[in-house]
Amino acid sequence: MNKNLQIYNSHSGKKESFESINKGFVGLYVCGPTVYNYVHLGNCRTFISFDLVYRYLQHLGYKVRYVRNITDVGHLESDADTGEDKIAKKARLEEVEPMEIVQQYTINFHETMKRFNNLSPNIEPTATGHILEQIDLIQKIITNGFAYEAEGSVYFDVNKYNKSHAYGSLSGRKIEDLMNNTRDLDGQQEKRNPLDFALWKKASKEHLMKWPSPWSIGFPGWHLECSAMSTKYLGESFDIHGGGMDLKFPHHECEIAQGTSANCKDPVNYWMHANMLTLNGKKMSKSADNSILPEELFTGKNKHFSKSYNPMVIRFFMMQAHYRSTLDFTEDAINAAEKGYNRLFDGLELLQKVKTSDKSSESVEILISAFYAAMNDDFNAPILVANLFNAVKFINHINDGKASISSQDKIQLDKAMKDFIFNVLGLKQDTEIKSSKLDSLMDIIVDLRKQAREDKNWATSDKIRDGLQKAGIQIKDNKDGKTSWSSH
RNA sequence: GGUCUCGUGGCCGAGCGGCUAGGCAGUGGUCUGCAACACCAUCUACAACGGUUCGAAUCCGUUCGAGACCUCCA
Repeated sequence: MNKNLQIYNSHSGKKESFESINKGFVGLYVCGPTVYNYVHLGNCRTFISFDLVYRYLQHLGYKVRYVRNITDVGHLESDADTGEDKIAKKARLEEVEPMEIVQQYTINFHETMKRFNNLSPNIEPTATGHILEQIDLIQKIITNGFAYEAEGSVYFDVNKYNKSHAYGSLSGRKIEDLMNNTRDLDGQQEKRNPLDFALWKKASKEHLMKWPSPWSIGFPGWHLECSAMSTKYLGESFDIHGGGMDLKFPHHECEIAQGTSANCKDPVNYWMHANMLTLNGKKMSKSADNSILPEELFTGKNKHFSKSYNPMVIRFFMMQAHYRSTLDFTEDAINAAEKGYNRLFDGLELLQKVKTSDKSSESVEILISAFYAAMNDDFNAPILVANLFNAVKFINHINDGKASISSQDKIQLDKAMKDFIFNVLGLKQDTEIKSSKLDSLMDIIVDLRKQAREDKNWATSDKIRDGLQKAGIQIKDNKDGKTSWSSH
């Protein structure tokens, strides 16, 4: 097994050889969604990207503990630590309990992840379930002198922290630049410095979600939960922290500051950031009204695309781009991916039927090692996909008698392709329900058409063929005179 | 305004000093009653202008263009 894995660490800005803290084990933390709305396709890309990471680490034989949180409190409308809690706001608008909002969108999130064939994390902690841990963490930070209380709220002292550590090292910012560019100063009188961020906020009377603490009845700051939960389940320092590029600043920057100030050590060894998905050239975002929901894509009911798409086609589409590149989602691009996806699976299917020879005309070992080389190079899925297509071409050549494969190599190639397609890329074949009713119905239709063709009644045979095509069933007249059909 | 990233053939998208990326579309074939499907083969390229180098899409500089972050966002 080749474990020469290189990971691009956003903190150092370089590709680094991956070494886990505990041999054979990996701690992976990914920032999950704030469950106040449906996850859109852009959100999904991040989770699909890290699902690939999780899957490949497992494929390499690591025992991975994958933690992905659910943010169900503390995420305010504005990061100036003012404004309404996102979940509470939605609850007020819909006239339900905040926890009803949380429940509704958490369920939707899980269903969506399942459609995309994302594996579940090992632990999926919620912010509200870890209030005590968050309070403990705040206390530690206060004890170490990096936070102060003001009017029942607790703020992180960025200036003080920056004297001994580099605040901004992840996002490549200098504190002076940040100071000069802080615009929104409203409601920040309690802070010593506008860059300070809330660890604990005192709740107003009307505030729905609040808990007692040594400082006030209130709620935790958004950045805190990830620090508290990652520490609890993965330790004070762990291997990989992932999230969307847009969380780099301030969220992840604050996490580093919190973890470092509480435990006197850098909490994360490798930072990984997934890039954005754009829709017709612009960043997908709910607030900019430029987003699409997975469900709208699966059903085809949306204003951007004229047909529906299989979740696996969308996943495959995303695998054709590197996770650190922006990816533009357009109708042409997804249609191209759909055809490629079918080609890949047709090739895999053909491999099962292909005849073996004494010798292989091509080195299957080299073919397979290219799969690993691609993934070991910072999870380069597009290269992996290209290599899989090379394998498909080889398979087709074998089928045409232009190449050959030994029975042993066939078994190896089959195993490797299935491993990488199903277990690593996380694709799965259409579970199109071919009911026995449809099967027998098609037997009759195919038979009728066969009769018509024998009678040279082309009008009837073509009518059947074209009609079926419209219904999404592709008739195939094979060389041997037999007719088969498929519905992808 | 500040910080940063990126500009690759008709489209999507890898590569990032010398070696075919890949997919889709196009074109030419094979197959076919005609097709479709499928398969085979194949044409288009590195934003512009300078520089470094034996050699640059790949490094440096300038210009133009796009996007991200600095404010909620995956």
